[in-house]
Amino acid sequence: MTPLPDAQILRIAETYKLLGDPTRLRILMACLNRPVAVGDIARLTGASPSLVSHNLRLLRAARLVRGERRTRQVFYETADAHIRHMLADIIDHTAEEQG
Amino acid sequence: MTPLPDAQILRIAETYKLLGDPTRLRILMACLNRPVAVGDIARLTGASPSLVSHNLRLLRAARLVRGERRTRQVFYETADAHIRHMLADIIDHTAEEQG
DNA sequence: CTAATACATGAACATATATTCATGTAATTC
DNA sequence: GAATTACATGAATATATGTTCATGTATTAG
Repeated sequence: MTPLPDAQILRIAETYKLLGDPTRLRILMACLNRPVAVGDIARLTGASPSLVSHNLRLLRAARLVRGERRTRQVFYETADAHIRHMLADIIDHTAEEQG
Repeated sequence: MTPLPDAQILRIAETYKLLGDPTRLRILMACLNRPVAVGDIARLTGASPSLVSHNLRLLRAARLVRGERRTRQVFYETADAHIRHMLADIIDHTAEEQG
């Protein structure tokens, strides 16, 4: 029960902060299971392409998503399984709270 | 793969937003495994009692912690196992990123 | 080489957020 | 009932953040 090192706290907080914005959360959800092009993410989430791009950059910087160029489009997908696991937990948590 | 209902997205985002602040994260970590009094949380985290109280209120509202009064002091602890699970995942995630 | 598509970036702005300081309230002790 | 302890609340402020609009860069098509 020694407190986590400060650097890790900051790292974790930064990651959560990214997930704490509805737009970014939708973006992340949109490319949760398969690579999706930026334009498609925009359509799926209802956010402007510019906004999606801005937020994808942040998600990329935090290694929450990875992007891969295929000819003209760039396809994004979630970086690893922890993210999906995390999201599953929070969905459970919020689901239980409903009632 | 139908997108989550908007209300749930907002709910999840709000929860993550709370976890996205280092002070609140420290507070939550501080009372992760046992009930801790507000004053002790302040000492453990280095935050002022007022700030801790402010943040505990937010964490309480989101049902991330529960508070229980015992005579003079109020003891807080994390609300359920999902939170601990979530935190374990994120710690793993950030740990892997280190190298 | 021009036009078009798809995405990225920068500046600017309006709003939200964390924190402090001051004050309020509830419970206990004398 | 005055003083103390422990926590909560409100106002105020400085900073951070999300979003848009405008512009830039790559890649492909004619």
